[in-house]
Amino acid sequence: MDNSLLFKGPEKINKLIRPVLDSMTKIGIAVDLDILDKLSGELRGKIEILEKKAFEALGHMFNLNSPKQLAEVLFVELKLPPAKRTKTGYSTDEQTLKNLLNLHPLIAILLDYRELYKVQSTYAEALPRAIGSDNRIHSIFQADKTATGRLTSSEPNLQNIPIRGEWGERIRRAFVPSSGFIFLTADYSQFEFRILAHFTGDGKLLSSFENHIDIHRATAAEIFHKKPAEITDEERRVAKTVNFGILYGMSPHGLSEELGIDHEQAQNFIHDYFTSFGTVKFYLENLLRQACKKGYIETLGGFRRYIPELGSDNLMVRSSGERMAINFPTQGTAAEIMKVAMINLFGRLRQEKLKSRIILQIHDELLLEVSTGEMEKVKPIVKEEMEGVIKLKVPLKVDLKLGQNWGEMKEIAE
DNA sequence: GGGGATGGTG
DNA sequence: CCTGCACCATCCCT
Repeated sequence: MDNSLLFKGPEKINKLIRPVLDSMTKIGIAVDLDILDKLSGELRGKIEILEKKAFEALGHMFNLNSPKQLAEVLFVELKLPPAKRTKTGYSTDEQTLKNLLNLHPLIAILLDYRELYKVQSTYAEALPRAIGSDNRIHSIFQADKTATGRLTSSEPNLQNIPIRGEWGERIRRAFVPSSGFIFLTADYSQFEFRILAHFTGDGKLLSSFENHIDIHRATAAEIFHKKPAEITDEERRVAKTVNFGILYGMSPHGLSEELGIDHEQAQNFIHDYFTSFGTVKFYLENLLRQACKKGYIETLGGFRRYIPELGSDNLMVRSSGERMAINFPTQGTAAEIMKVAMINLFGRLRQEKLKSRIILQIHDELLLEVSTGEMEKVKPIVKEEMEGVIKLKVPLKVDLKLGQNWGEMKEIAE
């Protein structure tokens, strides 16, 4: 076990992953320009209509994309009640706008406009500009740019392509396999929660994974004091937010913002969470104590992050440091496990002289192009290399999906 | 918590 | 006048 590449240190891992990332950049990913052009045209029409409706609802024109002008319109001209403040004025972010929905017809139009404008400007119009003469996009992947060890993707960033809603799927459908290949995605199931279960050794977390119980449902059962089978979709959604909140070191205030509930209720959720998962509470307290004492925190593979903020007199700064310390071991360990998986998988595909290749990495997921005819050989290799990086108290689990484009990936049984 | 891209602003 | 730059707010992903 100790001979896993994971324990050879971050420098070694980052050196070995370089050829993998260079290969991904060089190969790139094919994009169907026709799909993006049609999508962009459709969006252009809808955005124009929304713009007209907005000006009609207000009575005059202004720059819908200017937070400054919008704040003036909403909070001075229309005298709507301002909520959050930013450094420079009043916030007009999505959460704020949603709370004003019933107060003026302009708000609903603005929300629709923002959604479509984002898809149009950042994706439908921008991605075509990144397409090379080979009809492919060659994003740059870097291994040593983040505090936690995650990869970055830039020019363009292919790690933030939309996935939710109608527009997310339509953008992703424009990403297609090379001819003679099919897309295979392999994602680590509940990646960071399995690592948290390993680090904490919490009995409830471990048994949830052992018994294949959905982790968010299990948490919902604990914080709503119900049987797992009786949990509603809404309760599961709340529990999912609480789970991620724990992973990110979120405060009661942060959780209440995220869920749109009052501070006291958020505090209750967190209290009930730590009552049920007592070992997680113990682990986090010990983690912070160690981090303060040593000034740094470590991943499973020994990657360190120094956190001087923990010694600050300023509460905001210190709290921010505590969140970094809480989040770093799980996010950082997940990142290095994925890196080792990529190095080993890359080597294995080469060793077995396969044409199939890694195309993208999105933190807990790999997108591969699998050559026609290689599928039955590649599937077990991908699973083995990803699941086999390290044996934790909870086994790593990888789910596979297949598709003729990135927007319509379908789960497959192995 | 960790990123990158966009448009506005000065 | 224009261009480049830094910063901010916002929003997409995990």
